[in-house]
Amino acid sequence: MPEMLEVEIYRRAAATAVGRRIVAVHAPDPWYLKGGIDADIVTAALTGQQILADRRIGKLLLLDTSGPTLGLRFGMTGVLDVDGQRSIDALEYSTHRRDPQWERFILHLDDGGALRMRDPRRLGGVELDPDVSMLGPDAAVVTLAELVAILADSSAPLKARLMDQGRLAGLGNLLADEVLWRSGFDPGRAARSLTPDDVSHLHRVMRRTLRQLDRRGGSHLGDLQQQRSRTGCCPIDGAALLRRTIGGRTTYSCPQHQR
DNA sequence: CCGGATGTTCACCT
DNA sequence: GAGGTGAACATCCG
Repeated sequence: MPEMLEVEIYRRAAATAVGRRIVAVHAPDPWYLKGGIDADIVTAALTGQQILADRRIGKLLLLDTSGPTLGLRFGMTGVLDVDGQRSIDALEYSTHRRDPQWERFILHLDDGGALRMRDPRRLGGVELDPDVSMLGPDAAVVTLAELVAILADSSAPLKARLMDQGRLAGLGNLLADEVLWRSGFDPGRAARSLTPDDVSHLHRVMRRTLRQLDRRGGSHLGDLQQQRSRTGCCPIDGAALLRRTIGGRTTYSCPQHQR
């Protein structure tokens, strides 16, 4: 999906819907409804309810209502529009087009506004009362002690562990590469090989990176991102970037300074 | 035309 | 059990 920073943008947009009431639900795509629910069930559960609060855990957007809590996942190409206002102008790897066919889920609100999810690839989904116990702490607020525990005793590649949403929620492929590149750690080394000082450094760099890229406006605005291609060079030392598959995802790293 | 792209889930290996 | 791989979802882009 968009990674946590994009979902955070969606959350801020959705916050404007807090206090308003859902007058109609449009769920044209059964595939998009997760957890064994259908359009009738969601409609019955949400119609007439008031939106009470907006939350985000990792890449999951949660809207608490006077009825159930609504869980929104965006896959790689999902976008949230509130009141016809596109909350994000450009999404990497997605189109700027706006095909009515891609509207997967719409909440009509009592003042004539609406909250709509568009998702060309249908990789996202909507769920009622999602089980958030399956998610680790959010990467923006994870404590050092928690991060130490997340990385301890694992032979998995460091990057794979950081992207494991059940252990740490929020980092996707681009953010993981950016954070590891900035902190100087090889994405492929075993998670447990980091010393306490290493984890402390990683923790600081991760939080700083998330704060900075949030201000810049997205996960695709990192310093490594522009060089993330087969011919890319490290912006720090100019070395040709290494391209590998780690944790099932294409990974770019600098063989020179990431150890 | 082919491969790959901010993601998750699942079946199937090692 | 822990990890890894490849497929699936559907569309666009180089």
